[in-house]
Amino acid sequence: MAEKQRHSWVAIRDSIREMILNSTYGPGDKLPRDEEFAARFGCARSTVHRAMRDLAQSGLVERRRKGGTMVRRDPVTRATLNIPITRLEVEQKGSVYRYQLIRQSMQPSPPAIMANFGLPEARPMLRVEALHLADSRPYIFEDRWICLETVPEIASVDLSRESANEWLVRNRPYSRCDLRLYARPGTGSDSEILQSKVGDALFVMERTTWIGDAPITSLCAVAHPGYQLFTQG
Amino acid sequence: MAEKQRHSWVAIRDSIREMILNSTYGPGDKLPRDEEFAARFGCARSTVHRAMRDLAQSGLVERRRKGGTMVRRDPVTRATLNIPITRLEVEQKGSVYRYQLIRQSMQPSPPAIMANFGLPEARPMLRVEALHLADSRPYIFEDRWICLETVPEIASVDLSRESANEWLVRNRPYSRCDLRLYARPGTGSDSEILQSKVGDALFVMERTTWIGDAPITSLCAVAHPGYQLFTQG
DNA sequence: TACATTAATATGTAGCTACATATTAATGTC
DNA sequence: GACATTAATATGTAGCTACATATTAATGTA
Repeated sequence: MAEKQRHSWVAIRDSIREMILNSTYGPGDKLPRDEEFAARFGCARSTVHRAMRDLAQSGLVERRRKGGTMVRRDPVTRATLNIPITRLEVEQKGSVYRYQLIRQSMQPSPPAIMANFGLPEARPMLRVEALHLADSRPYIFEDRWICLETVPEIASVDLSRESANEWLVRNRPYSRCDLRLYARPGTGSDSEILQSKVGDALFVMERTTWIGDAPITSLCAVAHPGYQLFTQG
Repeated sequence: MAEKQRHSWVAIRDSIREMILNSTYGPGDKLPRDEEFAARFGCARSTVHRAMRDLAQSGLVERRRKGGTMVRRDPVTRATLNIPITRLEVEQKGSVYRYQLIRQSMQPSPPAIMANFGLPEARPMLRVEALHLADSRPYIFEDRWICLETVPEIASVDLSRESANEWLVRNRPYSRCDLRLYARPGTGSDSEILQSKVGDALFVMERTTWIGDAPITSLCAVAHPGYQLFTQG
């Protein structure tokens, strides 16, 4: 099968995927080494490597040095969520964005936030409660904790003008981001802020970020009733 | 700065990211070409290319042939969701998985499903309503439509034994997957199936997949009250 | 047998070259 | 000036080589 044309890594990837899906190689099976595949397809090992890296990333196979490549027993669907700055999300829908700082205070982190970070002890943090509005209607309410040890500059930012969301995204890179999504019924205090009714189903996004091992921020964002989160089209 | 050591693409990526984040290059700015960076860092263009590809994928920069590389004006948070086969999700939590086929019928696709696929006309489809249980308690209810033109074999699969979820994931690759997440209040018919109370907040995942341009399946999965979706740790 | 050392092996990465491709800029023609 | 043609340019990809790294298998030694 070793022809003398140029093979794209996409084509090689699709061929290998096809073989996995038509059970030439079943779940748990070990695949031939990259070199073997390269010889079979008549392409370079680097091309097979590219293909394999993609298959590994998409969750179909698992690779280990020396161990070789195995077809995963438990295929997963991997989807990439795009979570833009809230202001841009609102503006992209053609709405007018407004932002409202509700409360701001220095507090030691409570146990729930420490748990999000995986920290044993409380740390000094800045708590910021704020509301994002679209066309003057509540859009997302966020209750955010920012680690003052990792981001001391935040103390001198005027958070009534610029949202902590935007300032952090623009000024603080993160190396790790944990995300948790769920639904919860609206409570009385929600209805005040989000103009929701008690009993409305609210979409909640909890997000925690680190730079290296240092905690940056952990927040709970509650969206207005009817909010939907998409994968990028 | 052109030294004669080996530079990892991760190090190069971090250097460039650092420059972007400390405003050496601001949002909307054009970055030097890859070759220029390679000369500066004393590494090969391919190494810079790898670094840049990663930065582009993570949403920090945007690349266009001939156009060059630009720092994105609107940084986004990208998170990868792992959506395993429901059976495995349940078993991984240490629970006993059970599956129950509720209804199954051939029907032309209704307008809502056609809209998900972006199709102008109805197609013959198999509708499957099924319940996934964990420890005999309702876990996820799915209402699924499968395109019979793309997946004719599904008609001869015994869906009372194996879930359509599992059969499709194991037998049908997809090249595109759209995902939509939201919360909605539980209705009367939910409470029957999910043992939820009317007014409970339910987490809903709508998923639509294609192979090439051919529609495969579109489903609406409603989780039991309290369900949470995570990014992989 | 138990444990440390060494060899073998498959994937991972870096560097180079050559060519492909998309897009913009320059040029020519009417 | 309007439009088609051509050149220039930056990224994208394929192929090759060489070496790095992780992990398993084989071997040696007390």
